[in-house]
Amino acid sequence: MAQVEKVQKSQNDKRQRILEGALKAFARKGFYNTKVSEIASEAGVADGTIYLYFKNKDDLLISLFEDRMEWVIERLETELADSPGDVFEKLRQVVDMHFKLALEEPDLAEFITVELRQSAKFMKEYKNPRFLDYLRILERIVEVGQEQGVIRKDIDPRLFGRALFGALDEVLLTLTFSKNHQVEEKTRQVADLFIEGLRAR
Amino acid sequence: MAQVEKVQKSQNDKRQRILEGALKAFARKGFYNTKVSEIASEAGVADGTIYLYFKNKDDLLISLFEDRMEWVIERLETELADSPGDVFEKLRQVVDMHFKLALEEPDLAEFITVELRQSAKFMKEYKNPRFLDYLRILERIVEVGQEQGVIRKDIDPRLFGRALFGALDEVLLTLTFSKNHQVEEKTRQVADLFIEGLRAR
Amino acid sequence: MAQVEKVQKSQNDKRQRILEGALKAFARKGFYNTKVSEIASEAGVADGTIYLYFKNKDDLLISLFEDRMEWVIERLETELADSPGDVFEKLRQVVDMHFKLALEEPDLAEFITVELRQSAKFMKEYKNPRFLDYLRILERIVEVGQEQGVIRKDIDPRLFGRALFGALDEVLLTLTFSKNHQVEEKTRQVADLFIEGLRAR
Amino acid sequence: MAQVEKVQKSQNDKRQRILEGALKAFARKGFYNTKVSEIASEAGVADGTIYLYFKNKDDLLISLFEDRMEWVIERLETELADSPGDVFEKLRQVVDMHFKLALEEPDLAEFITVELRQSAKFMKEYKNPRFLDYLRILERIVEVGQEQGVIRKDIDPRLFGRALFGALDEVLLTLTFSKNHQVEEKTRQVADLFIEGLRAR
DNA sequence: TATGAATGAGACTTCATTCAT
DNA sequence: AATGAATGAAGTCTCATTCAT
Repeated sequence: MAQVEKVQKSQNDKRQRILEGALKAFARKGFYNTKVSEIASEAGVADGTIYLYFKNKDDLLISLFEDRMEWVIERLETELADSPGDVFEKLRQVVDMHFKLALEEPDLAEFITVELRQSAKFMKEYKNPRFLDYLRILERIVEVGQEQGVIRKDIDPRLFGRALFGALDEVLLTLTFSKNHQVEEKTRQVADLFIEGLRAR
Repeated sequence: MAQVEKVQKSQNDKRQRILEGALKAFARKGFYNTKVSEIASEAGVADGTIYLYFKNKDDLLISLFEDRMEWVIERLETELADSPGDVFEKLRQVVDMHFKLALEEPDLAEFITVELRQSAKFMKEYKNPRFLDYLRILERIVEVGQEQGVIRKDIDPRLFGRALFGALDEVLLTLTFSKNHQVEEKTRQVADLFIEGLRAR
Repeated sequence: MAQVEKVQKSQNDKRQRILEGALKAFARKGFYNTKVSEIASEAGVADGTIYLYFKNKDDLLISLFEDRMEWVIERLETELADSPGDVFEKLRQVVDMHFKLALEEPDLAEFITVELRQSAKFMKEYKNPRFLDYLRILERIVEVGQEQGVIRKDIDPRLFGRALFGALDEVLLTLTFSKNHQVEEKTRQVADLFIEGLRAR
Repeated sequence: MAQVEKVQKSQNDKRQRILEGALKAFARKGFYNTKVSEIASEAGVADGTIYLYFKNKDDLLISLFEDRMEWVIERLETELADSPGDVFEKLRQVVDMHFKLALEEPDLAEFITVELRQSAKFMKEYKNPRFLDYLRILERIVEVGQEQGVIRKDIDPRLFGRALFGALDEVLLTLTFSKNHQVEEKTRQVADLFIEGLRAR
């Protein structure tokens, strides 16, 4: 491995460790109740090290969003791209993945579920572009379905995207609280609810 | 009016003013970014006075939830009780009222939208019973519809309640951000989406 | 004493105690080596109290200048106003008072001697108007002497003011270091030096 | 050039570059507001490198004094040694050089003007011997003048040195602030002021 | 009951210094 | 000798809460 790569790897490594520590801490106690020193000790670095990689605590929060949402979106897009199914099948996959991810990455789920809105609202300058990307994926599926005539045309795709995300997010909140029972059944129900609601008759 | 009542009225009055000040401030800047002194000045009382009516800042937040949710639920229940319509009509009314309220009381909408989850999550001992009451209203409607055979029986009423609330909440978030255009059309679409999703076939 | 006066007295009292604590601490260790908490404990108040009276540490420094220089200038002006002597006698008085003050208020002397320049230089927006007032007093004496024809006209009064202040300030620095011996003799010598230098021939 | 010398030259070179970087930075922002990393980047070396040549930041400050004062004193002594003039002429030369140097090396002037006192005061163990050397030059001139009978004997040479340095220093402070106009005229006036003040009658 | 000045614990952040490379 | 990423001690300032009036 070349010297340059090695350095970059170690840098990314430390940055990643901090992001992971932050995720864990934010998930557990929320942004405002988490001390920078807690993130540092969770990440196994000194307090000051965090400021080598992030401008301040807010920047760390935003970076964490960017990083994790990017990852989520990539996964979602890859899976959808491979999907042979129709639009309803794709919607089912979205719901499925949403829940599956939440089970695999409970910290991430808690984090997004709880902190997304706060940050959306109070870090005025931050537009949260990754989240908009996520919504756009949902919109596209509905648009395609409408073009194909299988989805009713009187539903605004953008509104649908918000509604579905909101529903998933809120249900997730309960899932992460309780011990995640019957997730598959819940996945089916939520997917069904929205699919039947969308279907053109 | 008897002396005792008068005193109690004035007490309630000051308590209410504090709650209103808090609502305004929390809506604008969020719980953690709002100083107790800001609430006090918004309410026109001294900082210390707040501690005569509330144990601490957390207690103020919780009390605000209690107070406002109670009011919302009462209104919802009254309206639904008077309603002559079937369960789908009732669902439509719920969605309608949710949005109508948000337009009438934008501070309340922002507040619930943004703070509900944080508080749910990080004030561990607080179970937010009023919110559960709200969900129970939705559950009841679905249950009745299932008994009547007009709503499919493979949907868990509790899950549905969460999903609907989540959807409404998220859509509201966008409404309060943007200048609330075409609310009625959005109301119809969201209601339709869920009603068609629920309908037994 | 009326209520209002009492409150104002107590406020001024605390403000004064903080200024005195700051003067003592700055004189001993310099602005940058003095912790806010040291000033607080010197003043017998809590750390946070300082921020009720001053915006921040810089503001405290500037306020201290303002306050003390105002006091010095008032004293100097009063004494000069009463003085029956000619301009040379007045200059002698200025030098005399400068040293006398430094003996009476060694902390103030150390403080001005050491911190004046730093603050002049690095608090760019702060113009130190009181110090300029002080210099203007010196200028005026020279101008009067020039009008009377007893002081040579080829000396710029403003330049003279600076030079005399600088000389006094530097000599003071040595005085406050060493145990202030023979102050009167030194006063005479410095006064003589400048007076003979100024005298028209 | 032998290997050893070459190494030493390169060492000196880096040391000098650090001193120059420090001078520039201290002049601009003052000792306490200058970060070691700023000095390093000004000097074009790594932060850590500074600690190969200086024990710590304080040591760097002191070394800078030593280095620059030594240079100033050498220049002053050389010029005075060559001077054919009498003591008054020599004093004139001192004043002249003081100002001339400040124009040639404005960073050095700002640095000495602002930092000399702080450091004198708060680095207790440091006696600033170079500065004392500088004063001694002034003292010697006065002593010689007194022996020759051209300077009044009732002036303490040491006191005079301080006073002259203080005056020059303070006037310089104004010069470096404002755009250095009429320096020669000011030189003449200050020199005259002190010479006439000293002259035996 | 009401006030608001005072408190002081504690958070974020900086930066001189170190040390593995 | 040189680097610069990492450290962590320490300082400024905030703000929820108290309490004398």
